Amino acid sequence: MARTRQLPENKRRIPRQARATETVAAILEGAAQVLEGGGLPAFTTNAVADRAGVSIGTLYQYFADKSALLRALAEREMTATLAAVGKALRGETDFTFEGRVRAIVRAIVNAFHGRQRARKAVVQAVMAQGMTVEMLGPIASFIAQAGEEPRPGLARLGPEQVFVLSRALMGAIRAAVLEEQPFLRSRAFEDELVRLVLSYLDALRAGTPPSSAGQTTAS
Amino acid sequence: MARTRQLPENKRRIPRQARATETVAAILEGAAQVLEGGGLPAFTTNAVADRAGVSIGTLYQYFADKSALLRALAEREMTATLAAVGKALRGETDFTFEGRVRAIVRAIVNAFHGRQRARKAVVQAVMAQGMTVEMLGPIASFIAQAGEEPRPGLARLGPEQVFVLSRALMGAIRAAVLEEQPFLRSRAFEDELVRLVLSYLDALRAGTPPSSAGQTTAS
Amino acid sequence: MARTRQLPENKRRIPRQARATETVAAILEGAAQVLEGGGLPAFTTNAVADRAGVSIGTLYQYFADKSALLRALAEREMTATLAAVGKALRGETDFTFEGRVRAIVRAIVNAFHGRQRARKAVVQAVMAQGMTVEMLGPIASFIAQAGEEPRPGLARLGPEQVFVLSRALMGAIRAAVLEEQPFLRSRAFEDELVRLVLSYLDALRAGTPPSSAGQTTAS
Amino acid sequence: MARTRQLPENKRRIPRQARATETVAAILEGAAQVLEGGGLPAFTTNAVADRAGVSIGTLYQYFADKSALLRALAEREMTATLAAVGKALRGETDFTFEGRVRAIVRAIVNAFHGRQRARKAVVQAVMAQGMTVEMLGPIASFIAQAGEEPRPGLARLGPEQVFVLSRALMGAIRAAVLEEQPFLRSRAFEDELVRLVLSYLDALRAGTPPSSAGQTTAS
DNA sequence: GATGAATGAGTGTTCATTCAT
DNA sequence: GATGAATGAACACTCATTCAT
Repeated sequence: MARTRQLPENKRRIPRQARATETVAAILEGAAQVLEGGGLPAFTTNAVADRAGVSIGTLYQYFADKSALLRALAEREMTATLAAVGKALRGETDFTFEGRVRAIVRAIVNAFHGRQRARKAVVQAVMAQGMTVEMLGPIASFIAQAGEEPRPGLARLGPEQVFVLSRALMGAIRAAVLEEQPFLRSRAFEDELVRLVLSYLDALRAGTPPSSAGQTTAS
Repeated sequence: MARTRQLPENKRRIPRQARATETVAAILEGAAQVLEGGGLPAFTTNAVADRAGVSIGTLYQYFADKSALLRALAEREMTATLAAVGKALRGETDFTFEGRVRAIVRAIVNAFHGRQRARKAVVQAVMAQGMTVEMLGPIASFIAQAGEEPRPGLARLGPEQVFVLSRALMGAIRAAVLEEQPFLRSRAFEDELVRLVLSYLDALRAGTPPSSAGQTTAS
Repeated sequence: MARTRQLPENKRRIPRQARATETVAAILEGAAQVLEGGGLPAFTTNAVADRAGVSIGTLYQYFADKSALLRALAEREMTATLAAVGKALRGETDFTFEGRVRAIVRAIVNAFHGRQRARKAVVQAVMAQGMTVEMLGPIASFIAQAGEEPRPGLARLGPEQVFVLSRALMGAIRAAVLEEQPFLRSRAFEDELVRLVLSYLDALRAGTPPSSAGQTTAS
Repeated sequence: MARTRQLPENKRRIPRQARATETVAAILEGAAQVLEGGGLPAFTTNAVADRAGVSIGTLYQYFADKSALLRALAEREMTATLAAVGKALRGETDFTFEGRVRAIVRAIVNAFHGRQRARKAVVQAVMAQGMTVEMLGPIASFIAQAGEEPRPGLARLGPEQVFVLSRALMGAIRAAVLEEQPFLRSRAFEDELVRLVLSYLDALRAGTPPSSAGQTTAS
């Protein structure tokens, strides 16, 4: 069945000609550069179009509105990070569990390097809108699942456990990025992140509930 | 010549009279309500002044600009949370280490309840600006220090360790708030947070470095 | 009961200070001038603000959007016309029925004089939007009713009759304005308008249905 | 050198081939559909091209600009209406004067039915531009002339009289269309329209000037 | 001290139109 | 002849901020 001019949620026009594909790439690149250069406040559609070397009209032929552009940029970053993590896992020679965890952690940290400011801005922007889960979700669950299966004696993690582990890890990394901590790419920081993951999984395997008391949480 | 009234960074006028203090309080309350009601996009200075029942001119007599208002609001929230944590610790009957950690975790989670939307907006807003460290810092280090001292056999934590532990915990809680996770105030979630903290501290005490290999992190 | 800051449909702010009232008047005057000078295409909010000598922001403090401004202008014209008709009726010395009809017709035609271009633009603009009835309605029904009561032997007009008579009269006048007919203010034209009204009313009084045949209208 | 294809005012290219004629028809049909579906605001050249299934470039090969397209559409409607009136007159079995008038009135009202929204939009659009006379003119004078000749005892109408009669009739119908009056196609409405025309013509035949007073109209 | 009218730079977005392919 | 990617002037509208009253 011929789909008559597919219009996905993000884009207005599906690029058919080579020129169009280049244009989209140029716009995204321009967006990243603007973000890198001036942060979220500088991120205006006109500035992006300018930097990308296209007219504002062209930008709007490929992105329905400003937030669609931002979303597309965030997706691009996410995908790249995911790919980096996958690649790191495949290329890893240390097949111990710890080795795998370390590979993942390092890939993520590295992904946030270079264009750090743009990353920061993308993250900020994404948060400033409402779209947190969908974007951070994939990578987080990927981590959780990747770290899960090979561990002998480790029952499948519950949803809260996946959530806490992935968000804790990502939260620490993101904070280091946003706060521009100097130790971001240090071995010591990496060690602590690995420790965080491993100790939590170890505790889960030990199975000791943190408390047996039946206290309620209600305030 | 008398310095024409001391002007701290955030505020324009130091409220001296009771009425002025009330006005500031009204503005902050209005700001919180606007944020709660319409999120960050609705947070305009005029809207806040309207809601607070003061004129826009009055608002600017107490806050140098919009971001000062936002900063003051964030501070207010922070202080309240800090106070809640302190109160929880003092009121706690379970003096075990785990009991103390749990009290802290619960106090923070509870602090994010009620006016959750406003909290979320404050956090978003604070992130959307540049001001991350200063605001999250106090509470984070408070946690780390509070959890630190009474643990026998635990050497003083290094800066990366304080950072990782505090940001991981806050990151998990913040993610639950921002993503509006239903289990936010559940016992299961609290358990996992406590487990995260305790297992990490246990691992530190055990002292095993996560890896002895001398791999570098550089890409 | 104190109405707390009444916000009518058209306006944003109710002018309280003298300055504000002047501003509103200036904006409406500017709007009329822009319309007069360049017609509907020139009628941009910025142009109006410029001409009125106020900033665009000020314009938007008193008019919610462009169409509200247009509506207000139309209302002003309508009211003026209505007042002119009323005044003409009161000042009329010829109390015959025809005299009264003629006074009405003349008042309306005269109302469209001076600033004819602005009138035309207002009418065009009003039509280009959807708002026809509400604006033209008052004046039309006023005419119909004013012409109605004193006629002996004339039963109350049905809705279709009021409609046809008022729209026919207004339609002829409006067409003359829009087409800029040279005879607009001529005695001959006025005569024909009066004849149109009187002959129709006479026919109604005579009561002869135009046709007794029971043909249906369906196509 | 052959004149590079004749370029009349409205069109760019005179369609010579069957395909070209079809293309023009498709564009006009698309234009009507867009107007019907979304009114004047939706009437953009791109939307019309899309709906017509041609590229925007093709549209501009046949229509010099947007208003030319609108004008062509208005002409098409006009011609159709005129044809309908002619057909109604020829098919009419009631050869009385009233019968003929009624046939005309009904044909016009019916012409405005079906695709009423598009008609309304066309009328609005035509008015919103400057082009009133040329379009409404033909049909109006046609009516006046059609109603004129067979009336015994009726001198040729003066220009003001033709104007008033035609515009009054069209004005009443147009108002009913624009205001979306429910009685538009009712017998009662038709009766009143017929009465309007007949009574006016009767009054003309009677020859009584509406007033002998020598008042001037000047204000 | 308080008010709120006024400001205007700046934003996102549209759409008629062109022209290289 | 046809296409559709690209253009960019123009527009409606917002909102942080100032300052005369």
